Amino acid sequence: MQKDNTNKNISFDTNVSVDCVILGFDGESLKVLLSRQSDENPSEKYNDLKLPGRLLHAYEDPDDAAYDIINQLTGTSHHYVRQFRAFGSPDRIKNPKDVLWLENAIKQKIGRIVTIAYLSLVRINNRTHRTFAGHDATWYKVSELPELAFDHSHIISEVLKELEGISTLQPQLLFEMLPAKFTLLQMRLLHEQIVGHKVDVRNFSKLALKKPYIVPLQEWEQGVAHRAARYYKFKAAKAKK
Amino acid sequence: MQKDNTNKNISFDTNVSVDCVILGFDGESLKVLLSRQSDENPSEKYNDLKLPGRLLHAYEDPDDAAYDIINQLTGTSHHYVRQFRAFGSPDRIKNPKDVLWLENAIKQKIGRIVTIAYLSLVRINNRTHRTFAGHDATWYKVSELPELAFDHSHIISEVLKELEGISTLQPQLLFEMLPAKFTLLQMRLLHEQIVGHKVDVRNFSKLALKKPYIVPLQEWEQGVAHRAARYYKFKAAKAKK
DNA sequence: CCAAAAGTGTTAAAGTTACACCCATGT
DNA sequence: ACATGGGTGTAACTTTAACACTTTTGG
Repeated sequence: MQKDNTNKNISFDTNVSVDCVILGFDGESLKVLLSRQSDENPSEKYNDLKLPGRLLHAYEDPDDAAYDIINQLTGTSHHYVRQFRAFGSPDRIKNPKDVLWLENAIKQKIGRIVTIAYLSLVRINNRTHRTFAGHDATWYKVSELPELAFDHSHIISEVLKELEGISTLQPQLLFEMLPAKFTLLQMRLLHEQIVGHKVDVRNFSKLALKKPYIVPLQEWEQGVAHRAARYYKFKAAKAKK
Repeated sequence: MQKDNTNKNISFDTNVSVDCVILGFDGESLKVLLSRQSDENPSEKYNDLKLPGRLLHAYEDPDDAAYDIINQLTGTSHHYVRQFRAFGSPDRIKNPKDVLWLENAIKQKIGRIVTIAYLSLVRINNRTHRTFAGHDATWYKVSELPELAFDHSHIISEVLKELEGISTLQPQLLFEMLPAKFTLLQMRLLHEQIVGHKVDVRNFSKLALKKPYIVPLQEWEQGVAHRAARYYKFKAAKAKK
């Protein structure tokens, strides 16, 4: 925001969008919520699978837009949501399929779009398979992602690196993705998928049970073909050390 | 980037800028480079002290804009530069002084400006007091910042929190701010100012001298009124473990 | 010889790693 | 009885935290 002598070059026509990397854990795999246009006859003309997002409205706060999108998709508003980073390279929209899709969707020539990516950690439940502004939203395993539109694959991989940092600096945040009652196995699977390698079962349990914010319940798995695992819950109040 | 049924509301007039939080260390204090319009008769009409930055040009990559700004100000291009986060709240530009300044600087009514903040760590030298597009750039102690325009104070404080995380996850990055030859005291002062508390001298030295990338030189301080401190240098090659 | 900062070591406590066997349950 | 995953302990090692005196140099 500095004075510039050549105003004619300034890009007053740049558009700003918000795209949300909504992560969840279904008890087995780390997943991301992607949206696909719910056409009756899906065409091959454009890459249809995307991060849920949209252009900002005039004077809309990007944070508000992200909350809106995430609340619409998940049906509740009690999720961890945080702005991650902006992606604004002019050639993030260079694939002809994507250009075609944009012009069709926005009904207007688009110069370029700077997107602000958000990271959200949510608890997967049946409400989170939803229709969203003419799109179906579905959970995909982050380890088996198909090709996505724009630079959305890149955005997701950057967010996943960030998540690794989060798992060491703010490990309590990961409980946003676990069910209200979870087993040690579930905790460990989530952790392993985030850090990208297996961890020792005994050491992991020892560590977990030492945390004041992980509290054991008098409740065990039902009807499993092996010794039933105990359930635990997360007690946020005990998190502050 | 989702299809939206009401295109009329979309903010095609949103502007995007880049603002740079350029941090350095002068041997005593952590500092940030701020710019002030170099008017002969500085007025009281607007908050003149700002982060260096400017609006994006058409189709300009925000990363490129940040590199340009930082290279112009520092005279070299060998700095650590990283995008930090976008700031896009509509009321980040609400102070009447700031609005006045913007309209004067840009010669045009401004809807709102989403800024992409960059974080850069640089080595302070005499080249980094420079004139930049009609502005003087000067180093300010981050512990004694005056009032800044827009939400720039807020942006700096968010970057400083990030820097604390960097100091644990990527401690080698801090050497970008230290001189080529530095003493243990300088390292420690920088570290203390980043984490916000004093650290034990003996433990700090022990830790530092254990790192393979901190190598002692056969060189000591000159002409100090006490035992001379040894100089060390940073050897990046040994950093990858 | 005084002031000022540099440099240096030990111990206790806490945390981390590596590693293997028996238990509970359903089929 | 067997297959499946659940649950548990110990010892070596590494890391961290607390703590105080002697050395060098210039004035």
